[in-house]
Amino acid sequence: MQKRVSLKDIANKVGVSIALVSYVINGQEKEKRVGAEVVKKIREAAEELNYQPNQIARSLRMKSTKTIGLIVADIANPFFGHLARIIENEASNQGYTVIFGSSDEDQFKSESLINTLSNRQVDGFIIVPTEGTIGQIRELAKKKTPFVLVDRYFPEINASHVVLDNYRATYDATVQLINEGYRNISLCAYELDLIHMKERIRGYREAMQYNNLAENLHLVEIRPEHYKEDIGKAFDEIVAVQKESRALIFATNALSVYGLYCIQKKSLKIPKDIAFFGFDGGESFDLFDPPLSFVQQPLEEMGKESFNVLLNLINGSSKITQVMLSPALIVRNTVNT
Amino acid sequence: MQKRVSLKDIANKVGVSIALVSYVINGQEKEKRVGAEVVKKIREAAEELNYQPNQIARSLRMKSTKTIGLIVADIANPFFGHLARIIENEASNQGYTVIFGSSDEDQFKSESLINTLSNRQVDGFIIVPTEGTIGQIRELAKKKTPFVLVDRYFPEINASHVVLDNYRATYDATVQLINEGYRNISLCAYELDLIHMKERIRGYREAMQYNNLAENLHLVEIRPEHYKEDIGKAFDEIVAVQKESRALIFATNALSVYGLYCIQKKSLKIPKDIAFFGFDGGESFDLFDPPLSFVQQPLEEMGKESFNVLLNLINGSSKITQVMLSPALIVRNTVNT
DNA sequence: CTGAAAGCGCTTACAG
DNA sequence: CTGAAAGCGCTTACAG
Repeated sequence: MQKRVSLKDIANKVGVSIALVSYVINGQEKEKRVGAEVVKKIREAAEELNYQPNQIARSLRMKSTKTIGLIVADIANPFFGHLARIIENEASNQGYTVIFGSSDEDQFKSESLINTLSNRQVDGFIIVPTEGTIGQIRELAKKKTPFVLVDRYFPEINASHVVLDNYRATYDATVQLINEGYRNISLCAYELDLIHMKERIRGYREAMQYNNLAENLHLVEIRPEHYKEDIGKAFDEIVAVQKESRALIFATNALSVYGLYCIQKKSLKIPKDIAFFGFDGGESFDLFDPPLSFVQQPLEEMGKESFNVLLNLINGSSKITQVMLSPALIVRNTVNT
Repeated sequence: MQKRVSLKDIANKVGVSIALVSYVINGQEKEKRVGAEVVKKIREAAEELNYQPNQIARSLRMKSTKTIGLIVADIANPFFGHLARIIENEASNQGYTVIFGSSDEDQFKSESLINTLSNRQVDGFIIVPTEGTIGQIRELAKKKTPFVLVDRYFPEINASHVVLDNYRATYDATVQLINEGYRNISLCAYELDLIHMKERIRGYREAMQYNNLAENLHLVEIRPEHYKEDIGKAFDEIVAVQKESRALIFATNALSVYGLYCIQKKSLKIPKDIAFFGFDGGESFDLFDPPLSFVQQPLEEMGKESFNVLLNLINGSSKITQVMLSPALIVRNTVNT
């Protein structure tokens, strides 16, 4: 690495103090009443030496790094990748930079990530919290670190969050299928102690109950670490037990995609043999023949809102903002015709 | 933000100098021969106050941030998302943190990203370079900033890079289709002045020529900003002109996915009506019925190699490493049976 | 209008 | 074995 030029280099070249150079570089020459001639000389020298400010030094002095930490479950997952992209754009527009990390839904990785990024003095966090991390989040709140939870949150903690109305997502999807005439509707969801999953399950459950289909309730709980195995078993069971009017709702994108794979493997036809309702879009849903129905999350809003809420917190607001976004149902020829 | 505890706080509490505290926090108590009693007291105080080092201060002093900058075209694109994830893991294992940015294939965004990250004193860069950024890359080289190019590179610049053997990728895919009996083989590629695309085109071209199919050469050049329109047109033409033995190779994942969409729209059957060869895996390729053939990139290697090459550079090596990775052909029932 | 100086939180030669 | 001090590159009250 070549030595970078500092304020001092400019000051020496022009023959003034570092303070003056700092003022003009930061555009404060008016407030600080720097002489016009001096301003000009400093500008020229800065240009000539191609001065670039050292943000690390600035951060140390200002106690603000203009950096945020983004902790998602897995940046390679398109849902989080998209979210990251939207947050990146918002951040960049506001002069912020983002450091990211993937927790892999692992509480220890989450903890290590939070520590690492805290030590790097990020101004705040956007976090997709993982099972077992409620203590870590409480700790952040206690330290008054600005943060917003996204996608999921902890009802026990009074903190800012931006999430989908998960209850409505599966409630609406279930009702949609019921209206299309399906009766044997199953929900494939993760066995997970996180609010977003609980809510998705509750939405399905209540939609079935309110429509007098309580006895047809069929909740398939999938262990995240064995999802392929568990989905496979569930399929065997569904095919063996339910003989008609079958419909399957999936509570996450990964489950949807693997479910689709199983449907193909079993040579079941959608919607003739079984109806399908996925979660989150995805290229496969469009390419499928016929195109598939799914719950669509307002990703753009989710990303923008979460950054903006965080920015307020960083700027000193102590107002807690909790946003619940509406899902959209993308309904396509699922109808059992 | 609560005030963080500093070395000084510990020093005051224990009643020793900051230097001693620094030594024991950094595990240098042996080399610096700190008294056993003092070590113990400092350890306890650090624990009690829950001391966390300020990496910004450390970075300023050490002139190393243990941070790398990752510039990809778009983190929301699964190819880059996966790559980012692999790099994140490697980096994290070595105590590095990653700041990312998406260039959107835009040279101005690329420049601004490089500047921003440079000012934040990243120790080095991993860059997926974009058309028109050769000057920016030259500039980095001139400043002796450690960097490695990935996915693409500039043959005019002697710098480290890790890329796919793009020539072989399309060469092999083309030969595969020829061996399967196809004659009217087209390649859909971007009209782009970047080596990876040029090489993919050359691979296709030479495979056709060496197999005496030069007259059947049909290169469809797609404008990146109008890819949907252009692919649509290409399809109309292919369907109108070629009557049999049709096969289509796509030079990127996005092109493959949209091409698939068009094939569906036109109700063409794979492989009966047209054979398909995609680029990069993707869930849709597995879900398709029948599963589709594609060129697979060794993403894991690409990510790991690029980080390791960068790490060497950061650690002072001036050796330029250029790695070309082999593609794998995932061949499935494309055969025209 | 301008400069000398303190200080952000560290690390590290140097002196004793 | 331990401490005082310089310095990384900035910003910013303060004095003149």
